[in-house]
Amino acid sequence: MEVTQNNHQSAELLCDQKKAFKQFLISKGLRVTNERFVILEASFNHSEHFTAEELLLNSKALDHSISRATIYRTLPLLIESGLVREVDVGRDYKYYMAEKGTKTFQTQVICTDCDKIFEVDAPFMEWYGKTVSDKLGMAPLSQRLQINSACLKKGDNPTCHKPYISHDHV
Amino acid sequence: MEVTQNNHQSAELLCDQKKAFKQFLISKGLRVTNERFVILEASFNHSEHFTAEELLLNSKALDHSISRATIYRTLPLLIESGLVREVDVGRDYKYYMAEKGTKTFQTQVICTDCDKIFEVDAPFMEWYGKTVSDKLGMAPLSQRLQINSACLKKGDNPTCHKPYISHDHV
DNA sequence: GTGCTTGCAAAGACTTTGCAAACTT
DNA sequence: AAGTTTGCAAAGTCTTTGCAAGCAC
Repeated sequence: MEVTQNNHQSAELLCDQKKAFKQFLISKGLRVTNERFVILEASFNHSEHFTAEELLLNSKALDHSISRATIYRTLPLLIESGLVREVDVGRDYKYYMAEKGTKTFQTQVICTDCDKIFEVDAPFMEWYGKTVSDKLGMAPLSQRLQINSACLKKGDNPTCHKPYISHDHV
Repeated sequence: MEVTQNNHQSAELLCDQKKAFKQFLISKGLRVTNERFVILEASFNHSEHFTAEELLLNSKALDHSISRATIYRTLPLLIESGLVREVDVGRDYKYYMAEKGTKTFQTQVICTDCDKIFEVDAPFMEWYGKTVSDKLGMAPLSQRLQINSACLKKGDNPTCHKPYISHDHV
């Protein structure tokens, strides 16, 4: 079965992602189910980081029958396919983030005042991680740099002065 | 009551740490209990990273009455006092590590083959974290860099070729 | 004696899993 | 038709908490 390339399906905006996910599923010998697409779509409905629970709520909004179990079973597929990125900042639950085209290594700056997570491009870290790993005779597979920071303008701004996602890079 | 400075108490090797912990407890208005010292000692009995469960076992070896609840209640005190460092590499449980004099920023290289955690000095990261934070108008409080790496000599060595704790730095 | 600490066991929080029904291929 | 996938609810895992007894000050 071929992937259609030009006819409009359910949610046009997600066309590329849906195609990619479908290809991923097929390549893995997994089944292409409606639930999986709903959860993919719900992931991309979040503009920021989201938790499994938030994804469940968002998915239920699209299809009320989606269950928590399916969320937890589908997330690993979305991550493996590269469409969703996992962001573990050491809280009880993990955060996830739809991958909307970021290609450089991301660092998270976590505001200890407002708890927001800023994503910052940090391409240099890729080289650095490789250097550190090399010294141990190892090859880096993934890495994370997270910085807990206090807002210097504390109190000036009820929403903690910055947009949720920043795209500065260092 | 003064801290005695020259008479030998229970475990001489830990004399400094015990004094420091005692001072910490007193300064916080907390009570100086035997359980807290046993857990401190058990922490330092580990040469590597340890989990809460491992600390419980080690503590019980010193004093069988120590309970899991006390472990979990004492760990935050040890961390706040700076005698123990928390190392969260995103597994279900956290790791801890007795602070035996490290002063520079540590990066963890986690071997995906043998699951060991290598501690590597990375003083440069302190500057880097501050730079990233500054760009957002924030002040860094803490940070972590963790690198998941594959062992390049896979299979050559059943214990994965490296000592548990490395002290290279980058 | 006063009130912080402890041990026990139960509760919590998030995630995973067993199983029968539903669905994809 | 054959074998995944799903929803539900129960189970799991690590950690936290309520409470009465015990201990530090």
